[in-house]
Amino acid sequence: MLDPRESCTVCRGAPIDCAVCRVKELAICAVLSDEARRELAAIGASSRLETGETLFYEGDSATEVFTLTSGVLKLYKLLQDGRRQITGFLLPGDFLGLAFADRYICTAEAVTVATVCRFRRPAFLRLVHSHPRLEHDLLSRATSELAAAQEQMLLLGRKTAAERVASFLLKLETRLGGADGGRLDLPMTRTDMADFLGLTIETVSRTLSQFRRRGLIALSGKSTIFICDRERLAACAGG
Amino acid sequence: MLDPRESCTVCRGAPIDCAVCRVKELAICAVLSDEARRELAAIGASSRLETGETLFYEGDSATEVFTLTSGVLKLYKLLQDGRRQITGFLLPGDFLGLAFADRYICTAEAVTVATVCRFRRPAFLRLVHSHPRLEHDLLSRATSELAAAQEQMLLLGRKTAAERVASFLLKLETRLGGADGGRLDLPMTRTDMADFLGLTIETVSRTLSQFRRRGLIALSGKSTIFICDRERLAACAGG
DNA sequence: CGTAGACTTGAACACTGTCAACTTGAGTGG
DNA sequence: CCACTCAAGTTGACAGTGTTCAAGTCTACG
Repeated sequence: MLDPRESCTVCRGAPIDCAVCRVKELAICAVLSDEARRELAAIGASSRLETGETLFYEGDSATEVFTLTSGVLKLYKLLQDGRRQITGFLLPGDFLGLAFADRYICTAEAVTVATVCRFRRPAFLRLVHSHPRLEHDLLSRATSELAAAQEQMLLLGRKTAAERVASFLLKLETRLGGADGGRLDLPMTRTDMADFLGLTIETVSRTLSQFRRRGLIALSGKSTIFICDRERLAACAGG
Repeated sequence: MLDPRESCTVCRGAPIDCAVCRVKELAICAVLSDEARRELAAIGASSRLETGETLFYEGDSATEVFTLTSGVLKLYKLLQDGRRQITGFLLPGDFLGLAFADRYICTAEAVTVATVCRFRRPAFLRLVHSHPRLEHDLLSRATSELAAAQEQMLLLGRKTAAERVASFLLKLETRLGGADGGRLDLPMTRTDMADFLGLTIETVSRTLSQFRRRGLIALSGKSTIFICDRERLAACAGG
């Protein structure tokens, strides 16, 4: 089931702590008793995903929910002719399963090598029902996701290409923990960025080049970006 | 507090039933004890909104949550220069308050004359915490909203104008209860439709005219639409 | 019956998409 | 170690969908 020594992104401590830690990834550490944490850890199974591997498909019967413990995932929906909209990128600690009724409403695919902790839905739901604080935590997660979704609707419905790309870079930097001096390692391809922002790959590329020429960012390789002038970039992002 | 005789959209019965009924609008009728229902009804206050009246503004301190008991509301976000994105229309029975932390993240405005039941947040949250089934119901509401938000992202990011308008008409008909023979009374203006669909008012108008010329719909007055050929309209909506 | 706001229609324009060629860079094998 | 390969990304020219701006038209309401 759980191998506590493998790719735990939060604690790097003793095995038992680490098993608990997978639960911690749900951010319910503070609200659950030790016993409840162990219950949760006991029904979870760790599983590794290669880049590009699909965790589940839109329309499949939703038999499992997951927490992402390492790597990056993308969620997307497709139109019949192949047009794609990525509805979100998931980072370690994120939960997959809030928006599922009996079927998955989107496809989940690994953007990088990733590790998830799998829970069978019936067992997970039983646990949720018997631990109101867990349900409370899930509700507060759903609330944040709704807020993010509304922000994204504003971006997709009303922002220009430059505003979309600037907003994306700044938000991603924040989510990734705004490391050293504005350095930002993009885990996803231009195609993924385009499908998230409702643009084409060419427009994303041109917009990044334009930001580079204007001195707002610097590019190094294909996936490293330095935010040189956060203030002007934020101005580009619109309000 | 509650005036049971005023604009109750569910039961039209005895006053006490009607007071409970406002709670019913939360769709928690089935999961709460009579006592809990009365508790909830006791902390709710009915309030009437005129067309165009604002219930709360984005950024205001979120002191209250609401259930909509009659009429239609719109939720929207603004950019600094006035561009607007409507993130959703609310119909009777819908709950306002899932996505709020300490501040409202969007503005709520009445599309038609409307009635809401107001709950002060602290009192409501106390009640939620002491009634896990209520929290469970809220989580399931949040889940549906997330699914709807993802669908809307697909629409805004990847659908053409015609697909957006067709999708909108069909979904609205379903939500309004798909009455007699495809008749659909639009409660909102073209401007609202445009701001919901990420288009301009002119494009919405042109698209409706195009559907009319092609025999998919018929227009009567400004706000009544007949869906003449649901099948071909659905084909326009894309998949 | 007149007015005002909402809606429709037309024409020109612009932003972004499409198509195509080129460049870059990471990985591979000689 | 270097050339090769191929996918990913960039750039350019052009086209098209949807926007902008500007008249008109309808309709509800006083």
